[in-house]
Amino acid sequence: MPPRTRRAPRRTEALTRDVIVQAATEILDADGEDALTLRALTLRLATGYGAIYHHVADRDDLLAAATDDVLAAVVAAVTAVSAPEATPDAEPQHRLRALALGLFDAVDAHPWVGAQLTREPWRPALLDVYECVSTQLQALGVPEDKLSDCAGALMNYIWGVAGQNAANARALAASKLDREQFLASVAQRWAHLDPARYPSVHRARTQLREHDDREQFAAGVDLILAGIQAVHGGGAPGR
Amino acid sequence: MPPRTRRAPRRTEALTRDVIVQAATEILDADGEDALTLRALTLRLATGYGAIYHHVADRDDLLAAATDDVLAAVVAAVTAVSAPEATPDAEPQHRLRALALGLFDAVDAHPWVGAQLTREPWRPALLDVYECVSTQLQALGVPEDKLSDCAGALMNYIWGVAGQNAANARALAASKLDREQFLASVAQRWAHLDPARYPSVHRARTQLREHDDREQFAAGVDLILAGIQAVHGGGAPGR
DNA sequence: CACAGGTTTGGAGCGGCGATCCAAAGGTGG
DNA sequence: CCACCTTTGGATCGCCGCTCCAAACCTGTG
Repeated sequence: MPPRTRRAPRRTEALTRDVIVQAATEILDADGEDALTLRALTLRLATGYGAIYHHVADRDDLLAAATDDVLAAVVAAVTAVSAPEATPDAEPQHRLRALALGLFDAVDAHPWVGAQLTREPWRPALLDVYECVSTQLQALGVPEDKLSDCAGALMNYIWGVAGQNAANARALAASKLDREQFLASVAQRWAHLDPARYPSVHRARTQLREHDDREQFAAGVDLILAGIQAVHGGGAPGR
Repeated sequence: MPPRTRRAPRRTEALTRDVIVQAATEILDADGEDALTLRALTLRLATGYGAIYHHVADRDDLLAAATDDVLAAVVAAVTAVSAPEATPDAEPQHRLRALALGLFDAVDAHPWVGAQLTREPWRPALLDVYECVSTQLQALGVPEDKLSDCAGALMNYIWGVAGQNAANARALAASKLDREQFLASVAQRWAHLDPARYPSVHRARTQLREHDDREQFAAGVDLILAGIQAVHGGGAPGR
């Protein structure tokens, strides 16, 4: 056999890990987690498998790196907000709410992040989140031996919502309906349930259209903060 | 070509959906989520693909059915506990704690359930959980328009812990260490972090060995219940 | 008993996936 | 100019979920 056909010319710009992770993020945002295949990446970057695997360990590494980027941006945004002369007392709650809502919004914008959180536990970016939460709780007056319980409760709640958000986004995408139709189809399915056995589900069903996930998430955060204040906080709750 | 080689004899016992789901559950419990492949299932059941796909839509259907089985057992166990003359006031908290811990134990015993919860949202079994939580919260005196917020907070916290549990179990299995060594390796990794930037992580690291996931989970449940009492409950908190 | 029609089963095969591996291409120092 | 190292492209492998079809079995009708 002759020395094989001419090979495609080498790329001009250097391929870096960051370029690859960014391309992966774009694919994930555009078409969801399943769309991120190594083949799709080679096509988008006009390169081969070897080049990618030279900079990245495997697919999980890629997903984890993309997730870290998103989370790091949220933490950076929250810690950067230096409140000069804000009320020093309500400040910790305010920051915790901002962090929680920032994470919610990030997962809402990138649903694949929510799914990733339950796959790769305790990535570096999660340590930053934990540190941020702990610091604010300490400022709230939570005793040191209860810090990990309280921080864990808050973070696990956030991860739970993130996971459900990701699942909902996947279900919505799979149904190929718009959000309105999708909610209607869910409501219709629930309508067929026995009202005697599922009274609460039926009640929730009627509220489904005006239901706001973000508001409910915020209410949950406030609930947990109120619980922390009630159990461990010395100061007045919520003020 | 001759009429092909003799085909394997047909199975004698009937193949049902339940038999398939149970075999799947055994594979999942023994070797984890990735070990459940259609091939492994055909080998264990000594059958072919066609037979399985005749009873089951696809792999996701199988995982969802197995998850439903586990969750339904937990809900049934909790609702079956009819407290005859127990203190009627503390009863709702007691039941909510029992449900939460039951779900925790189930996920602990079957980590793949935790991962599944963030994949297939609002399966039938989850509606039963929601109904159970809502009913008990209503008995606690939570006003009707706040029920979905409170129930959502509690359930999302539970799903969050479930997801983290599943992730930890996967990480533990992948490391091929026993639990003791695994915790030590995590502690060692955290020990290299900058103590100035991650003081809380360092504090948590020293507590890692005596750390009990189940206790921390229960503390989180109590925290949320206390928050619900503080914000919405008319009665005294916790009594 | 025969045999037609429906249901259940076994397994070959398909397309696509992540990952490996190696040769070619480019860079770099002596 | 050449030996050596890093980076790149892509053929290839093994495994996956799933489809599809014929064989095997079941059932009821004459």
